[in-house]
Amino acid sequence: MGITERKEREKLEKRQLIIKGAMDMFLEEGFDKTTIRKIAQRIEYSPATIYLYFKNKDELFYAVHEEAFQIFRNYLFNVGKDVADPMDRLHKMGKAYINFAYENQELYDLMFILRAPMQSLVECGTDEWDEGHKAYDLLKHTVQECIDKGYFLYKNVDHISFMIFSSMHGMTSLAIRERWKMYPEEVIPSMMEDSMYLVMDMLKA
Amino acid sequence: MGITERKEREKLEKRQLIIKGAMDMFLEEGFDKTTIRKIAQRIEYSPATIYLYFKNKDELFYAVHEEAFQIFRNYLFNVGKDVADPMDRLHKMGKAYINFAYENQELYDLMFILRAPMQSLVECGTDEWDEGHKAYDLLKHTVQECIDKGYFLYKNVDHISFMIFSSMHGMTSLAIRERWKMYPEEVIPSMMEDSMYLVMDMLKA
DNA sequence: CATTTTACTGAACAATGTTTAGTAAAAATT
DNA sequence: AATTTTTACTAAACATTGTTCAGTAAAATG
Repeated sequence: MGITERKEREKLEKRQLIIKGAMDMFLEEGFDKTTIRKIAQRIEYSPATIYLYFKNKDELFYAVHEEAFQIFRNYLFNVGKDVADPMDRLHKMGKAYINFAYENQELYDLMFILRAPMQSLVECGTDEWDEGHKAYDLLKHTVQECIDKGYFLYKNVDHISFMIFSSMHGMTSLAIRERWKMYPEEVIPSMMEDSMYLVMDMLKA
Repeated sequence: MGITERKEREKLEKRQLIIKGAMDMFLEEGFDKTTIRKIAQRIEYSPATIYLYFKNKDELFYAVHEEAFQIFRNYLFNVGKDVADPMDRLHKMGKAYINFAYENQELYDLMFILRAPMQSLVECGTDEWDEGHKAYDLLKHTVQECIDKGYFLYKNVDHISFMIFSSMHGMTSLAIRERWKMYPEEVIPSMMEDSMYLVMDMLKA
């Protein structure tokens, strides 16, 4: 049956159209101002149509969230792929991480701060966060390489990765949610970079 | 005039009543489910009355936010006040920080993650975040004492404090917003504690 | 050509933050 | 004591949200 196949393809395409509409609007106006009604208007369908493709707003934003993670992971992978030395790679990816968070605050927000996408994950059964694992593995593998080369004094991959990710996310999320008012805004980016270097250098043997 | 004084006192009391109502409801049901209408109902006034004491919901939540910071700062101060050695104090306060975040997730959310209170701060002019400064100074002073005693290899107070706060907030906020799905839930608290000790030990000379 | 299935929508619902016009009591003024 | 003004409050309305549901026209099937 060619018809059912075409229909399935069209269904996926429409799903993708909705996701793209949501993503674009999200990037332009942020989470709060991205309403179901405005997304519908943008793609020229009625609001009710969106509910034929997504259970609710959270589920739609989980789909956008996955897309964001692919962009993010792709960016970080490309930054690191030509750097042979794992320590250099870790530094470069760290810088890129900060840069991504700063240049794409809304996406970063969706990926690591907003409740909506995770809520949908929990509600919809699985509870397995595939994109999160993949991105975290990128860090863990690089850390493992550093350990193997004897760069680090301390040698527990999970502890080190946990710590690096925590401090990177701490810096960036405090910036995005405007909790660095103890320092003038201009110095924040350089503070973040210095802090990242400090963390990574401290780990060295 | 005794009357105007009484009226002013009553006005402050009613303001406090609203804040308390909001705080209680917030602790019981979280941010999203704490509506103006329900706060009004709880304190037995009409919703419109709340707007005589606060410009909008954000401003009310900024008031709750300030209260939360006082509780937080008081807790941390008491934990540290009897510990003579600054390094021990830093460790103890770090443990207390994690504990507070874990036991009072909604308050922590309001203090360091939610947009609402900071938005109100920006809108209402000043842009000076007094409570944030005070809490951060608690950390900075302890770090400075550690530096003075020659405990740390690296000696820039701001860099070290920035880094410690970042990693602490990173761990806790990723936990609160459910981004630690790479690890089983049971191990997260111990991972956070280990990670905190790792950070502080790495700083040592 | 008749029937069923599909894809979609208009209109409605309940809940939200917020505003406005009005009111009864308290305070000030005469 | 009577009148006016100010204060503290509210009921009702408004606009906006996410979401649901009954209905409809077109497409697919028989």
